[in-house]
Amino acid sequence: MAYTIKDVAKKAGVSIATVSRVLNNQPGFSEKTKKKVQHVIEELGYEPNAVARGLINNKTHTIGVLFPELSSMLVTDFLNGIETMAHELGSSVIVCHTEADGEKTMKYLQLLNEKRIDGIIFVSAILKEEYYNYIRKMGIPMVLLSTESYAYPVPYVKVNDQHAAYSATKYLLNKGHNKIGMISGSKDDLIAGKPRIMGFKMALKDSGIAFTEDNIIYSKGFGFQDGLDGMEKLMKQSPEISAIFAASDEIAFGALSFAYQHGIKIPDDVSIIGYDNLSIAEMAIPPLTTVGQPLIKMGKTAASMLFEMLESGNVFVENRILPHEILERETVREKR
Amino acid sequence: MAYTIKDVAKKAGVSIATVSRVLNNQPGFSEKTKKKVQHVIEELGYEPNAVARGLINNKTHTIGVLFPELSSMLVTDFLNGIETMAHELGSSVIVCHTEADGEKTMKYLQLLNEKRIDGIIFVSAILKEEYYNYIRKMGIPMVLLSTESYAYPVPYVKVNDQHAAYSATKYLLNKGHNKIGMISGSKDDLIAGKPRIMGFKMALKDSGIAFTEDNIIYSKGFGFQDGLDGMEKLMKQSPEISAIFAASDEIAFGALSFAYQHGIKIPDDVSIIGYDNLSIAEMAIPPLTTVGQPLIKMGKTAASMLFEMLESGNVFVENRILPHEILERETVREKR
DNA sequence: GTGAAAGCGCTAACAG
DNA sequence: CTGTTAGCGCTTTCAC
Repeated sequence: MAYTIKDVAKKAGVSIATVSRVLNNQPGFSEKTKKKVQHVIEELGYEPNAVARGLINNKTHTIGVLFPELSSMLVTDFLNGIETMAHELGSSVIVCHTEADGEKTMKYLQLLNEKRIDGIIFVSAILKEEYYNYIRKMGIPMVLLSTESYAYPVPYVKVNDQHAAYSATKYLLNKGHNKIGMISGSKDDLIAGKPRIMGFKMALKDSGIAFTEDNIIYSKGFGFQDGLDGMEKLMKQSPEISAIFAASDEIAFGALSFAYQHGIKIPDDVSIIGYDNLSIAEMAIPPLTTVGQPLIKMGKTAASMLFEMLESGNVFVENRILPHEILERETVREKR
Repeated sequence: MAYTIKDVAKKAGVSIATVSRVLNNQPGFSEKTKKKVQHVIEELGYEPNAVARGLINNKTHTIGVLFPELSSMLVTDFLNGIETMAHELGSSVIVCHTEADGEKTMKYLQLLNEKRIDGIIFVSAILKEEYYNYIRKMGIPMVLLSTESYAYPVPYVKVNDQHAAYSATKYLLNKGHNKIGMISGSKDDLIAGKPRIMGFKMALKDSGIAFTEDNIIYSKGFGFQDGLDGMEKLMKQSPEISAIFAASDEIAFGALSFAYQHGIKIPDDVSIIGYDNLSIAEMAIPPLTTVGQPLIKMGKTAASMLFEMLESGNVFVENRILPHEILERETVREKR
């Protein structure tokens, strides 16, 4: 067994209250006893028991992060940002992956509740009523990362998806393309699906270009396979297209792969712009032009917001819309 | 405040001991009181406080995982495996990223110690004496993932790097290549560097092919940039090479990119085989042939081993060498 | 300045 | 079968 506060007290010849005071830097001890106590702590290698502290303080200095899946490449950067900031602010993070499954999510929430974590970051998924109600009952702050809730007043940090999609499309337009296609996620996805589709359409409209349903592919998700399949359909359906907006970098990779397999030259035959700026975007062949989200920053911001709520005791803080950014690499070229 | 066991006891008209008993399914209550208690629990939405439990049981059902960096693409899969298995076995996982920094690592260890976690998984880094001693003092089990210790008796789960490198090189040899180069990590890295270099050399030797220092590039790390630079040097230094063994998939991506930028056709001009089988390996252009490590499985295995130690109370379990596997994709072709 | 003592929410003897 | 009680390691009144 590790040493306890009693051991320190005994060895230092003081009461445990005094040890506790110097430990927490509470007023009420002389410089001399402080020295003495600290010396014993050093000598014993005593380290306070955070579990006991958590019990009495009702604070565990631990937050929970819920990811729908751990395999998506977005999580690495998000987690990186969250963990960095949380640690800086003195907390640990417990990761959970819900597999976008309602039951599992509830199980995780229950677990986190039993562990009495201080707050929750909920990533890239729809905040269902069931989750919201449960978390509200837990009485701890929560922030949404890369998602938002229309139904509940929960602060979020996001990029403006519609605006970012608009920018991407506009970028293509400015390069002289006027037959532009999109490989999107699901249009039923109100967070990452629809807004990007809307931004795409709006940019087209603002440039006086007619929109055809033929120019857009609705995938189930945002993965590599979706891009592979989407590209195939799009090329078949609208061969006149000279540029494509892919709703995620993974989709763009799929499109790139399909193009490679079928002798379609990127960007000579068709230009592609992605969405996300995953770390592998610059490792693509050719390096992928994309609308970047500041992923690590987003993670850090989400964590900061959570701690702001924790400290202030407010149940709400301002939402943060972080700026997106076009990263010009080599998959888009001027239309001649 | 959430309800406590007292609230349940009072409302059910029993003692807290009885509630505790039905909660933990300890013998000593009638079917009738069980029903009554469970009903009250349900009604109140009571959930036991894991912090209090942790204090008394000396068990937090939480493990810590130390990654040198959260940005490497290996972590996603490792974490995925670890989290899945840990959760299955009723534990949560706290992630830490040490940035391969000694001081930070010690800070994290101290934090984890204060939190009284049940065990530690230490990933992809050298287990320094300082760490080992500290963890030993913590008195909790630890397992190494994708690393091993020559100095201390700590169980590990790994692939046999030398053997895997041998297989990769042999694969190239069997395809008829006899001028083979390698872009390796650091030869001072005793875990992932040297063994792969040794495997490479050994395969060459066993095939009666003379080894030249010109055919191998020693990088600092295993990243994209290392591959980019390594490829450039290797091509300059040994232009006669027809096949390359890259010591990681990220290095292979770098090599692929360099080749693309300089009009070197893969696999027509030179074949490349990677190492790891990251999820993005099949998304490469062309899809990357590689020696795969069973990353998720490795994560799961590490977690299982840890829990085995936890349950048995043994400080040691058998090491696990998981099998590697060649994934034939499109970056290697027969030499004519 | 310092110590005694109560209690955070729970488990585990010990009695009955 | 059930209740009482003594802690787990710590913080925090309240006295002195």
